[in-house]
Order: sequence, then structure tokens, then C-alpha cells
Amino acid sequence: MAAPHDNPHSARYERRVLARLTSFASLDEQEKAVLASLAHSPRQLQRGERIRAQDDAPTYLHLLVDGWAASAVGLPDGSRQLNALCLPGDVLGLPSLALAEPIDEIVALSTVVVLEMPVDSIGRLFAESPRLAALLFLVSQEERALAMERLAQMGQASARARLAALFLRLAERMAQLEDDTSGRFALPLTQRDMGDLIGVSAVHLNATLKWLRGEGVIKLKNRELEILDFELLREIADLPSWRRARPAWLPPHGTKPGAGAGD
Amino acid sequence: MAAPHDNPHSARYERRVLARLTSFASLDEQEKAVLASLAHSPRQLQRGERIRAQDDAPTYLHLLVDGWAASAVGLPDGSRQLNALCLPGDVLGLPSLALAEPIDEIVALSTVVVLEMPVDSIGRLFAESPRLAALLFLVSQEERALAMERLAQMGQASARARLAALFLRLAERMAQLEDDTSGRFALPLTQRDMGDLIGVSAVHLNATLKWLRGEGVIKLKNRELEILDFELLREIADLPSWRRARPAWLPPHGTKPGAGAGD
DNA sequence: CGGTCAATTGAATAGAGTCAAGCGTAGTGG
DNA sequence: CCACTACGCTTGACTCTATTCAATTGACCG
Repeated sequence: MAAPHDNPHSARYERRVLARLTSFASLDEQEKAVLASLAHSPRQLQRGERIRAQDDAPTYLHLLVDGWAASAVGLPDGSRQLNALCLPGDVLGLPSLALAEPIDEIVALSTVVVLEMPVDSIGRLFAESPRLAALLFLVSQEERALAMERLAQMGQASARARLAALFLRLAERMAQLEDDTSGRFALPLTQRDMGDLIGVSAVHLNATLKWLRGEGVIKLKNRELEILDFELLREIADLPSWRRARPAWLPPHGTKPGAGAGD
Repeated sequence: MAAPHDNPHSARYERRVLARLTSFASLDEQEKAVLASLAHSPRQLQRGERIRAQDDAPTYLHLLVDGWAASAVGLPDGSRQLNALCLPGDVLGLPSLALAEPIDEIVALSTVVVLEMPVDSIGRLFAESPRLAALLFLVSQEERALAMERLAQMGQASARARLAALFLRLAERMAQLEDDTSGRFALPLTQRDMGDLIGVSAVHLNATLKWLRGEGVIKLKNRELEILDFELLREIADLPSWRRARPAWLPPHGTKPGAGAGD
């Protein structure tokens, strides 16, 4: 029922969006077609705009195609916590599927392009392609694992370690996304953004940044980050390594629901 | 009240384990049967034992049938962060499915009973019952949303608010689990455990607890917690309310695509 | 009855927050 | 082209929350 259709971002889409899923397992053409049929209506938003507000009913998911976004929990007093950075390829809004009102809002941190996905796409996905559904499940579990890691650091680690961890994971993610392991990339975040991400004030973030620069670990100028010493950064962040699974239990290509249990 | 230890296979299973899934949508008999076929081999473990260690390859999931457990990230220096409490009905080990080596370990906080689920049960679940798979997906998203909430609090809120939030969410969860809204329940956690949960030292947790007691919000004695003033507790925790979705997009009962819906 | 573990309290310290001011750069409009 | 403005970055001084270390008490167990 899904007619594959091109969209204006197809080359980028292939590389960025599919890369996220295919890091766990391969997709066949039909699966790519199903995926493409789920997302429509590209929208562009500017920094600071809300992709989904905290009080919107969760009727749409969003597929981030370009730019940076973040899931944020805003507090009455104006402070906010950025729960997770979202980079191209991420599906935005999944956790709120479980809730009647979303607990987070999704804000654009740079100019972004998103595609809209009605929530019932998810139902179709589970019904039409168990393998794709399982892959989406896995991506979501990976994000949950990342959140656990951040939570653990938030409770135990110093601001230095947390900032180092942010840069480290970001560099890993960018390496995958842009196929560039130089450790140099554009970082469209203000110091306030970074502070909100690791849970420190902008002032203290600045001090921490200064310290990292002084240690010769990073260079950050004009929104361009360069990691000078991965070794040392890893040591400061004190994180375990992070290797994606290649699960053997996924439903094979072309599986339709009922294939195993139909009687 | 402390539940007596009896053989945990049918009545308790029905009420506790299935309640988690059916809070989103109903299950039919066949779905219950599929679920029951996935979990085997009850094991009992004592407080402090690892249900799954941090370096075990993730070959099994575990279904918690009785007792309390927690997902923990241990640090070299002996400190640890408890990422999430696990109560009866929880499926343990999902986030690690995405990783080659788990980042967390799962420890028993009280005497627990778990069932083993080989990871390929998940594959079967997606292939045989899209509706069940979607429900598991939802439960997992709910846990992720909870983690986001905790992360936000960790970054922004005081120890008081975090402890209040812990008790509040716990009371809500226990109310669902034990069908008892009195706000009184057994709390098999040491102060160190609670500290690890909200990310403060045991010493400071004790002081915070003392403050909460002084305000007349809670009573805690002999591992038994009683919430005296829900109103005030909610105010201190400063959390948004938390209403589960009743999604309309779930694949209908039955394994064949397009099979009739109906509750 | 000592031995271990949990809870409790006190004192000194450090990490991070807030407030406040100064600086740099980019953008806007006369 | 310059003045004016806005925003983000940088720094210093003061405050306070939470940490660490240390010692004491209480509870349970063999």
C-alpha cells in the first residue's frame, strides 16, 4: 500500500536517515519504500522555534532531516534541561507516544528541516514490517541506553567529565553521520545550550570550557569544535566504550506478521 | 505491606505482569498465551546479587515477577548510579539489546524472582504479534520518558525535590501494582540505595530525609514508607502530572494484517 | 557477646550557583 | 561609514548546597 516516492532530500536522506537503522542491520528495497511512505511534508524551522510544544497532543512524530534539535523539559522559572541532542536521522517524539500529554518539548537548536509522520504510521510499521519495527525499537533502546549513561554521569561525575562526555559522544556521532573522523565539526550550540545539556549554569560551563581548552583537549572557536586529544578526552569523560549490537534475532526480510504463528 | 513469598506463577503474574501492558490496551487470550510462552525458568536471587552483570553478553532478558531490582551503572571507584528502579512486571535488560556489551548491570535490591527470556523471544514477538510488540514498545517508551524526567530533575532540581519525586512516582507505581492508594508500602531500600537513585551521598540523603520528615510529608520506619501529605509532596517534587496514553493506532488483535479490531 | 551493616550526627571543604559587570562581534539603521 | 543595539562570551566576588571524613548509635545475626 506504500508507493515509494522521492522527496527533495533523497540523497541526504539515504545517507543520514537510513544510516541510523542500517547500523544495526540491512534494509531491502521494499523496507526502504515503506519507510519513505511514512514521512511527508518537509518543514523548515529557525533556531528557537518549537518543533513540538510541551502541551501539543502527540499527533505527529517528526523525522529530523537536517540541522540540530533537542528534547527539552522547561521549568516554570525559565530554566530548562536539554534531555538529548537530536541530529539528522533521529525520529523525534517517540517517548511521548506513551503519554497523554508530552513531558518534553522539541526545540530547534539551529535551522532545521523535519518531515512529519502521523502517529498511526507507527501502527502501520508494526503491522506491515516487523523487521523495520524491530529496528526502530532498537534505535529507541540505543537512545534509552544513552540517556541512562547521561543520567549516571549527571549523578556521579563532575562538570568536566560531563562536558568531556558530551563532546566525545558527539564526535562519535558526527563521525558516523558525516563519515569524517577528524574530530572537527560545526557545533551550532551556545554555551547556554551546552550548560542546559550537561546541567550546569552558563557561567560554570564557560569556566569548564576554559579548563578543557587549557588542558589542550579541545579547540572551540566560531561555533567550530576541534578535538585535539581524543585519548585525554576519553580519560576525562571516563566512559565505557560503546559498540552497537548486530542482533541475530531480527525478523528476516519480507516477514509479514503471522508468519511464525499462523495456524 | 510486605508480600509473603509464595510461588509466583499464575495469580500474581496475571495481576502484576499483565497490568503493565494492559494499562495501554487490552490483550486477548492468544496474546496472553504468546507472552506466557516467552518466559521460563524462574530463578530466585538475594539482595545484592546481579541478575545480569555489566560484562555479560546480553543473551537473556529477564521478567521481574517479585521483588525490587535496579539498573545500575557502576564506576571504578565503587560508587554507582541507580538508573531506574524495577518493580514486578518490568522487563529487564531491554536497553542493552542495542549494544554489544551492556552498559548497566541489573542488581537485586531485595529478594527477587525473575523469569528468563532468551533475546530471540523479542524477534518472535515482533513477527508473531505486532500488537504485543507495539505494546512492549510503548512500555519501553514510557520508561524512557520517566528517565527523561529524572534526567531533567537531576540537572535542575534540589535533592529535596528529587527525593520527593522518587517517593511520589513510587507511590503512583505501587498504587497501580498493589491496587492500594493508601500511600503506605514496604520500601526495601537502604538510604544508600535511595542516595544512589537520586544522585546524592548517603549522608546528604539522610539529612534530606530528616527534612521531609520534619515537614510532616512522610513517615519512614522499619523499611515502611507512609506518605502523609500527598499535596505537599507533589508541590515539593514539582512534577507535571503523568497520564498514560490510550493509543488508537495499535495494530488490532490477531496476527493477520487487517484482522478485525475490537476490545 | 562481639561483629557487621545501616542510620545518624558534626565539622571542614569544595564544587557549583547567582549576581553583576565588562568585553567582542554581528546586525541594523541612520 | 559609523552609532547603536543585542546577544553571547568572559571574568570576579560572594553564597550555599552537597561532599568527604569521622565518630556514635542502633539493629540484627551467628
